[in-house]
Amino acid sequence: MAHWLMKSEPDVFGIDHLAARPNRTEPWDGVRNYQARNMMRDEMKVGDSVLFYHSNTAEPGIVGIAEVAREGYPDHTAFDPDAKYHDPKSDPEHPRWFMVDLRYVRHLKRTITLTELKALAEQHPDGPLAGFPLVRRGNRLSVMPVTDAQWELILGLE
DNA sequence: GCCAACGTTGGC
DNA sequence: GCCAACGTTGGC
Repeated sequence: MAHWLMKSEPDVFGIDHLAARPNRTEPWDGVRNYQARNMMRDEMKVGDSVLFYHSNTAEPGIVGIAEVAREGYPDHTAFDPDAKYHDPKSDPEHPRWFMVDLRYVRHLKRTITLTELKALAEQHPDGPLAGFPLVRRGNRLSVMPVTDAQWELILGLE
């Protein structure tokens, strides 16, 4: 099973929102970035585990774990003219945007902050976090792969 | 196909 | 709220 990291703004949809959804499951709609789309459409499989990351908040970091509950399928919110992430170039015949469903697994015991992950990456330039997109400056990718070594390292910090 | 302008992300 | 970094758009 592969691992992933997905970002979300806690004020918009945080891990507590996910945990409170029916079946603790939610479609990950609204992603409008091709790299992220390709991963959701082509690579993410049911049962893959996901680090749930809070961005745009006082203490950005990894706050919990989720899993992929449904593989990539068209993001129908792109078809809806009234939806926030409407895209007139996407239609049901030729959907441009895809999403997966995420299911809540658990909160971490504490937040693994971006600050400490960046510090670790800097202290160990040849370690597992080398090349991890999250700690790269200016990174904006909201869905990214996580290697086994990265997964173990990060959860070992918990 | 280049690239300036623009909009968005996201840390701080 | 600021602004650097980045992706996308569209004129040419």
